[in-house]
Amino acid sequence: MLKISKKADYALMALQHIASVHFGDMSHARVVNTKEIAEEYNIPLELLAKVLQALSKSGMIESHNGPKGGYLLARSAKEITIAQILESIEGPLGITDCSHEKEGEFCMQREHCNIRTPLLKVQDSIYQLLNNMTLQDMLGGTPPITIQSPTAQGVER
Amino acid sequence: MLKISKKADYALMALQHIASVHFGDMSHARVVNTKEIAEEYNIPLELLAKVLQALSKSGMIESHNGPKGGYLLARSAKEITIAQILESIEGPLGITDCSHEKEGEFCMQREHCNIRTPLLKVQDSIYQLLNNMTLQDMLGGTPPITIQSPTAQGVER
DNA sequence: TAGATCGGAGATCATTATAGTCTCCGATCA
DNA sequence: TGATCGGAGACTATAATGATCTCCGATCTA
Repeated sequence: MLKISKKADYALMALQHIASVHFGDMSHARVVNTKEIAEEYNIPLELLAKVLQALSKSGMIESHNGPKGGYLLARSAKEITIAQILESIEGPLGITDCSHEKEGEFCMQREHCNIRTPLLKVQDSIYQLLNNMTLQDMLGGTPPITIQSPTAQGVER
Repeated sequence: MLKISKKADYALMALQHIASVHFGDMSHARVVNTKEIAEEYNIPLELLAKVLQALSKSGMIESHNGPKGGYLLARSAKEITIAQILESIEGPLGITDCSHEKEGEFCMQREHCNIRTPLLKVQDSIYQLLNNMTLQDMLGGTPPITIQSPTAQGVER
């Protein structure tokens, strides 16, 4: 119920990881490759690859090909909202099927639907919530990761 | 994404309908049978039946067998929250798989999971939202609490 | 410049969740 | 006593999700 998908989960984890690598200091940015993240969080490599590609397409991270390649945040963690992340993975978020009804599309209940308006309000509230929370906010609890080698595990403080 | 199921939709519609039949005046209560609701909203009869049975089991409506039978609200619309409705249809609501992890269950990412805490906060917020909105609010009599709609999509009425 | 290391992209498959159907039962009431 | 209700379970079809496989092009470096 109201669950977010595994792919979205992976996206959040990956972005959190990428962001924490150069936490608060873009000049110390380091490219992070798919394998590093996959191993750190036990995520299927090729599925994570898809997720990162989607994030790259939507412009939240930038990719670098070739050896020593990988991903970097494309903008500050403060400017990336949870809503943006989820939407770039799962498309526009809507609580009901009729949330994004296009011209000519109607649900069977549309004509006498008695819950559309209140549900849209709920949806707005949820959207606001997710749109007001940034990647930066998610970094708050977790200390910056200082590892340099992919083999090192994140040290909890 | 973050979608609620058709069954939950049906539950909301049905309850809205049942509640509106004796809106603000329990003494005018009238039993409403499955067929009436199914026809009004174009809901598959037998699927709706399942939904109503679930709602009955969880004590939000009471059932009456036999001819002229049907359903009644078991308590005031003010005392039925959206969260309660959704949960009685879809089980405890959780944004992630690990929201309701039982003893001995662990997700593969648990050990180094960096998003669990922030996600639980998001979940709390959503739960609060749904738990503060009642069936009464959906009837349109009183405006919903805490629900603002700044992004104002299709605010009708 | 060849080969190793990256990401990009598409097809494909397995598993699960959802939506919907069918059938039979017991209660109730006229 | 039979028509009309809800209760309950098994069952099927379809869609969404999670995961895998394969091939490609870009890039770095030895």
